[in-house]
Amino acid sequence: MKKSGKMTIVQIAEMAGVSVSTVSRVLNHKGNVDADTCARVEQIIFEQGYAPNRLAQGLVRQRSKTIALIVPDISNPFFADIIHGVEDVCTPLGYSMYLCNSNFDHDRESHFLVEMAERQAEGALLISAFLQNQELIHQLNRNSMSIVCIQTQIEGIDCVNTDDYAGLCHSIQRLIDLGHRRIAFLCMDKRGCRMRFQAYCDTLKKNGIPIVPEYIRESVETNHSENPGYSMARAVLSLPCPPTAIQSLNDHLAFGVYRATQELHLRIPQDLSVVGYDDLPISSLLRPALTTIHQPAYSMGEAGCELLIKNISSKRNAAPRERREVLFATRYMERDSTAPPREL
Amino acid sequence: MKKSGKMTIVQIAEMAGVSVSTVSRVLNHKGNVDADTCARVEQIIFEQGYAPNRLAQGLVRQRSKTIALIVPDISNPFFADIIHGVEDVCTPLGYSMYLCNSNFDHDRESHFLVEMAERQAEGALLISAFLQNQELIHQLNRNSMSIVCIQTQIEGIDCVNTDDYAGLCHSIQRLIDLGHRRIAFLCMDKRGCRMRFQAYCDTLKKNGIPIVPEYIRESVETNHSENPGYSMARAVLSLPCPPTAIQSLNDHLAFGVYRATQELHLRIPQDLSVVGYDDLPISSLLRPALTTIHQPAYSMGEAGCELLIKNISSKRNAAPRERREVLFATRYMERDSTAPPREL
DNA sequence: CAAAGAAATGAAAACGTTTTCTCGGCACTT
DNA sequence: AAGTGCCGAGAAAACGTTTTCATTTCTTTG
Repeated sequence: MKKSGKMTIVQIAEMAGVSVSTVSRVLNHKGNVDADTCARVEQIIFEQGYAPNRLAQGLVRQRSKTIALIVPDISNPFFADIIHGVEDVCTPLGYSMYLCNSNFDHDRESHFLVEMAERQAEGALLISAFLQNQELIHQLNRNSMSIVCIQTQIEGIDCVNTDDYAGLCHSIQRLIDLGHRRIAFLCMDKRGCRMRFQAYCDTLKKNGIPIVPEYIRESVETNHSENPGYSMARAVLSLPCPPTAIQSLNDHLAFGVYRATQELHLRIPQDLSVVGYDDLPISSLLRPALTTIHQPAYSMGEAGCELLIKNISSKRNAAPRERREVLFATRYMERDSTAPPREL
Repeated sequence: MKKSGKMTIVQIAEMAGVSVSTVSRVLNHKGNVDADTCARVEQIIFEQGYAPNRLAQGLVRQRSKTIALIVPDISNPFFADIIHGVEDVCTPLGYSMYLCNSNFDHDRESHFLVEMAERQAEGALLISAFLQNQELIHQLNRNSMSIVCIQTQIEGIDCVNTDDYAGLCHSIQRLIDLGHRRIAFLCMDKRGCRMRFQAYCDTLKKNGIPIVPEYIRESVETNHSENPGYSMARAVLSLPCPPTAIQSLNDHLAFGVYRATQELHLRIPQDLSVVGYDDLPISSLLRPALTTIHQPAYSMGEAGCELLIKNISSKRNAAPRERREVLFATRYMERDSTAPPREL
């Protein structure tokens, strides 16, 4: 039962007094093998606790049954929920997942991408990525590893998204309708949220509101011991003429904003309106409950993984497949963190 | 530059007019190779965008440079933070991580364990696991894959923990000192939190308070579309004689309790005291701020991964290594969700 | 009863690497 | 001039599988 060191198929073969081919056949239940022999081999496999080496298997089968997940920040529950969705579709299909955390670092993102290709991942799910490495992405997608993006749009690459532009237009417009004119925008890296940023600018412009550079904050350092929303909020709220509303890139950053307002003894929404994005389960529990834009994280993960796996199959069958994009609807969740600004 | 299909080392060798051994030498910068030859080979490698197949590499080197993470629930930010800590130590060392989500399902846990061994993971971090599969764990740890536990104690296996027993004793005692006698305990699966459950029972007993089975709730189904804390709280609060305080296994479950109290129009802490465990960053932002027991998730991840990697090295060098356990201190964070019960 | 097919097995090639040998050539040392 | 040692390079074995091909034996079938 308990042998030390690792068993290989040839040792099993020797013990059973058959060839490796036969052992392989019983292992994979394919090809014809005598019932007695089969039983004997299986017995020995069981006794020795033998399990095939999947690396070797993958090498000859030309199939690793592995996909890679590249997320910017595992600490953000939104990504965790996506991952959950991904896993629920890929695990039953026998795929394992590599997890890579880019920390919003563009170099790490590229680095992980090639590492995962080297490790023969059959596909990669690129979640909320920057768009710097388009060339690399296309090259990999063409040659080695199918790629699908979630919450990111790249030309020629399958993706699943929500309508960020519309969602954010709606949110900003709503703030303006409430009477806000000094609206800040907090994000991690503008390259990672082009559409939302564009929506912010366009909606302001459409309403004849000037865009104030000081109201637009990015957090570009990549080592976050604490929520970057906090420091950005502190910065923007200490301006001589601070904003009356903050649109945060996502709920996670908005949590940092909440903390900043507590320290500064500002009340939400009387002194400051705050809007998030994602609608994390926890966001409705905050007091005041966070106004935000709902995205179906879990379903996005599922959809992305399904797309990816279909792409992997078609690539193996050399079946051409046209690009596709799945788009989920957003829902504006107006709760208690938004109100008319004080001045009115 | 852009060729389709995958390059192999022999194709590179052919193009460069050298043997594979030479290409391998320049790839790994080991052994002597002529400067000119080297340059030529490197040029071709670059042009073709060639990258070595790590599966094949792993096969001959007998080293996958991979570890596995087995967590019960990726949606719980506590685990996400642990993962973050793990990653920050293993990535710089060239290790990649497999992520497995057991969904609190004991069978899935075991299944992942053997799958990861088959995939030649050099080690596994078993996080907040049940203790059903001890035999399997020991067998794997002996033969194929080093194992380290986080937030779990298994005899003979390295682990990193906080002093759960003391932490929870303190918390329950504090509730009792406030005047509570009807204290509920909510958890996922008692097997996954023996120490905490034991502490709960012992502290009640020590204070002469009877243990009421109805106050002890487990959530054993494994498919959670929503926070199990919610339904357990609803159940326990609808008892004829409901508890005046709830000790939740962790903060994540406590969030569900919060939601239940909102629906039932119960006020925390006036009508119900709630205590969590973990001290997630978000917990201090809730209103009322959640009383909880602090655990250093990130550091626990780091420590676990360091332990694991040291074990892997000693195993490779056949250097014996005595078992070790690293223990972090907990801190009781008394905030606004606890108060004397109403009846007093 | 001969021919044909099927069943059961083994040998060997293949997957893409690394690594150990081996070997010739050249530069030193005496 | 002979021995020593290093440098640069290739051949081939090894890693642990799967799979194709070949071979033998057995069972059909007309």
